[in-house]
Amino acid sequence: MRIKNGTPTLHDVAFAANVSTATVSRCLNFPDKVSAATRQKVSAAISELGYLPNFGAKVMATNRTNTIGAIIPTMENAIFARGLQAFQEELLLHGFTLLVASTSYRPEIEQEQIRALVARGADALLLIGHERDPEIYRFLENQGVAALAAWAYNSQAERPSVGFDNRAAMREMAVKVIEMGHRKLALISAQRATNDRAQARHSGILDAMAENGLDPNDLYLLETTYGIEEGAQAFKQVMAANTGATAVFCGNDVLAVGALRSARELNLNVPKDVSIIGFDDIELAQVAYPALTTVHVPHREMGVFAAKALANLIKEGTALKSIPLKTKLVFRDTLAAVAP
Amino acid sequence: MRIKNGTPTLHDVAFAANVSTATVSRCLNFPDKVSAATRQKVSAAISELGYLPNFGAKVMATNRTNTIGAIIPTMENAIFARGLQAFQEELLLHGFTLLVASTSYRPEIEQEQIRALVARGADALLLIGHERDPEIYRFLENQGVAALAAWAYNSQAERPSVGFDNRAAMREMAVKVIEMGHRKLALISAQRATNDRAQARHSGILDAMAENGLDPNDLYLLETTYGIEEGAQAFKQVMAANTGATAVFCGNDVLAVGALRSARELNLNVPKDVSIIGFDDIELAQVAYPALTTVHVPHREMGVFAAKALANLIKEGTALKSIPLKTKLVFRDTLAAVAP
DNA sequence: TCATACAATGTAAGCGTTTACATTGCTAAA
DNA sequence: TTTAGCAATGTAAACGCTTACATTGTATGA
Repeated sequence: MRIKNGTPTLHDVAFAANVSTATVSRCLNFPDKVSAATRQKVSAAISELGYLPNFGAKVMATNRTNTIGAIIPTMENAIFARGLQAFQEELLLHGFTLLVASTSYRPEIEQEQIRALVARGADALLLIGHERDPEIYRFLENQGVAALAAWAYNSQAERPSVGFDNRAAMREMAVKVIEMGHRKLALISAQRATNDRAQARHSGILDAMAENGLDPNDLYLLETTYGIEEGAQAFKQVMAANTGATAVFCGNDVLAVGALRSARELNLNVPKDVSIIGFDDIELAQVAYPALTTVHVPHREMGVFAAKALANLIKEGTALKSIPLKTKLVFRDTLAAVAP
Repeated sequence: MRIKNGTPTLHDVAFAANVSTATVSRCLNFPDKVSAATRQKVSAAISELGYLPNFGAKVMATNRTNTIGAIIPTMENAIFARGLQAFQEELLLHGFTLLVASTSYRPEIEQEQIRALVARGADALLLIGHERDPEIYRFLENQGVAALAAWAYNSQAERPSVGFDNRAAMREMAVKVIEMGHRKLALISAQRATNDRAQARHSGILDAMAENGLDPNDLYLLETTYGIEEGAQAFKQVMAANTGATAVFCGNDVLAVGALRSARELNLNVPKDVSIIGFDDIELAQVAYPALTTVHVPHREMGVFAAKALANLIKEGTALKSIPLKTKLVFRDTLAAVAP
């Protein structure tokens, strides 16, 4: 029998090497279950024919795609791009390929994408944040697809996650800010309704205020969507509100950089007239002028840990467990003590 | 017959709806080939059983995964992250899912990844740049997997691509720079040996110089790897070389931002003492201080066009053709006429 | 020398779709 | 009334792998 329609199959290789298909399959998947001589013959046949295992057949037979899906808000946000890059690199080391989908921060779209990636055969999923419709968790369970939450850690969360405690991190920063004499604060936040990280960061500031006997009303809160321009607009609104805020927290560095630009346009000196604090510590933060004081988040580590956890789950069956990572305050040039 | 091991199959649905598997399959794939009544019964059975088509079986039967692979240097580079994001969004509209791999700018790794994604069943591939081992192109052809090159356009290239003419774009910028009186130039470039875009940008500067009667030796060339820090180091070397360069081109904005930082550290005024020019126009460019003069590249458009082209190829068989996109010079604050 | 164990290999039964071809039952034209 | 044509559906053969189980051959210990 000769090759039928162009692409050689296991059969063709087996025929060429004068062994059975089972042996060829073993050669490919468990080389040490086969004698050196046979291995040799088979390899020769494989490269001679230019054989490549058929993906679909393999998936069908093993019920595994060796593919892991990640669903993130957007790759355009450097924090996800960086984490995803690390995730992908680590996945590769374990023999997995990355399937990517994005949600633009829209929960309905996330649901759709979860279903889509499961339908595309993802063996497991990486998701951002904990909060989502319980129904979708039920769906994942029914399909036997594990999901790991990243970019968020919450000791009392019921589901495994790799990340850091957004609330504690922001609290730590806020404590410092308050120590420096700031009494009237502002927060330019991402949409909290659909973003549990934004929510947690807000709570963190409130925690620090409560500890220091500040009135929660002394935090002026403004929500906006993601973007430099959005941050710039929001900052102007904050200043226009005239609340006397001397320190403006931003939900992330991108918003902070926008705020910084507005401050310049308003002829406000940062940090003399007003302090601006970011979150994430992406490249922008060090490039901004003045360089941004922010909270450093271990994005790459998160990706690496997540990949390891998922790979071990699939290959060894090691149960997922939550992994808390540490953040670090990075003091650069946009935070100063309030003038006496 | 009842469901065997937990996950319902086409058979189970057919049984429940009292039709044949063929009819169920048609319901799913060609709804208008089936009567409304049957469609109704089948839908009911599907949702009652919670049926989800088996990915592997479908792939095996159709020899299509509806998955498209992209292989880029790294998602941490905003230009790729942005393009890839747009690519993914557009792909989704056409019913395709994105498979991502990265190369860290290493050609050997790219080869590996191309093979890996093909082995993972990618229906088509998006690659960066034209230049690669002809063998890998042969491989793709043998496997019947189409590849589209992006981030590069070259009218004489043999293979289809979506992108812009790096050489012409850089030439255009260099012409402006020379017009402004700069006679001694420098270029901090990415590694040209493994990066045809870097090569083209270099040639572009040389083109402009030749047109204006400048000696090619008046361009001081330095190669470095990707990164802010790397750009900073390189800029110091350029200045130390004492070539009298009054304008320093950078292969991309990231390098330029590093250069900018070094200039500040060296107490050089930009653009009075030295002009710095970037390439790409990513967010960093507008956030940097002074804001960077650079070449704007339509990254998102590239992603969208690429996705459309590939989707049409797979679904309709429309042959790929090269699509040239336009760049635009963006004059901000780091380029000035040379002092008389 | 024989029984036993084990390593190497082969046989063949799935895995769950899609789809070419066959069948059935109508409708509508002659 | 007959029949050609067509819409709706069914039958069953692929698709190319993995793997449980069967078989063979060889080394080992009694």
